Amino acid sequence: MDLKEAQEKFISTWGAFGTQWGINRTMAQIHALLLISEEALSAEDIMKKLNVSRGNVNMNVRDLLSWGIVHKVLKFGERKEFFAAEKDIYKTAMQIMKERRKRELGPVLELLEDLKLAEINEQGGDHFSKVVSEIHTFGESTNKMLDKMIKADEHWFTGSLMKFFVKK
Amino acid sequence: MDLKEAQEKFISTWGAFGTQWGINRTMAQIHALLLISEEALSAEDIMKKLNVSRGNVNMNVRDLLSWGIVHKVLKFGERKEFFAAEKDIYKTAMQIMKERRKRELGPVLELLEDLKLAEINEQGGDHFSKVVSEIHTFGESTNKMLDKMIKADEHWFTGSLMKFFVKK
DNA sequence: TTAAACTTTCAAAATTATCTGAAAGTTTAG
DNA sequence: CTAAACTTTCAGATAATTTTGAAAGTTTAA
Repeated sequence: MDLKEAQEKFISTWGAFGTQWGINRTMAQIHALLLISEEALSAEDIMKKLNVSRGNVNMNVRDLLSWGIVHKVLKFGERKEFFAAEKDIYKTAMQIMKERRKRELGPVLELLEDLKLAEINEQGGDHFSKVVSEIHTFGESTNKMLDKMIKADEHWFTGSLMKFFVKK
Repeated sequence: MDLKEAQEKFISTWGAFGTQWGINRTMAQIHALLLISEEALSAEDIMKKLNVSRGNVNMNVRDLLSWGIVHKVLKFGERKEFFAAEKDIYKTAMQIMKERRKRELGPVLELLEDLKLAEINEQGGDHFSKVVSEIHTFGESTNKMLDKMIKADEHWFTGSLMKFFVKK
């Protein structure tokens, strides 16, 4: 397997994998490409490598920026913008957790709170309230746990937490 | 808010939420419906409540069965099959973790191993190998951690692990 | 200024994922 | 058996998402 082949395999698998997690293929592929790219790349570079349109690259790069896992890089003497992925995979994972927590877990917890507060005295209302409460409790625990994980430093994660799990 | 309204809100939010995680809306909605349903439901019941076709219900219920978070229930004296969701939300979450680990993390780790093994001596090959190795290491750690979590009992999760995080 | 270099936008087109429903398949009661 | 009750399948239809590309917008060098 030569380098080009290996890189393409990596990019396309990363892309296919992304779609299973609700991330569009191109976005995942751009991320993969930037991960394995030593240099920061311009929109033009990405277009050529992945064979996608300018608009598509623009939209997805902006999305990756909003997730905080890709950054703009300005090259001295160059007018155009370049992009580079956060190379520390641990930081990347934490950042994705953080964003998903904020964007998704938050709103769901809010809904569950609303549903808990709603007064439901009808037949069957007890069961519904019980299910909602249990999910809410679980969600709150998960939320707290994620919070700790996100705030902890890397050493703690790879050190103490891993030891905790291995010990078990 | 009356019960019906609350239930519909729950089902549709669960559905919308699912799509962000690569789960199709109907599947997530069926799951939500079964979660809040005291009785097991037949395909017919689900069709009526969610207003979807027989084929769609069949496909998605089978999918939920394959994830191990919905079970068949046979009612005495009835020929048709009924379905009920696992009601323990902790067990459900563990089951989903377990399946995602098996279906997705496994294949990715395999790819990363293949890429690590491939001999790449070209210019730029070092960087590529380094990235692949780091992701692989991270993936292996995650894999081990998930393994412990899945094998541990519920008490351990809500007890020791939570304490560990709160202590921190 | 201004014009070239570059980025963003977004309506329409292309693609992909999901859903329908009727037909085929299966099971069971009698 | 056999016919009714029920489940599964899957080709085609529909819906949702993604992509394109050209036009509009912005920035900068001179």
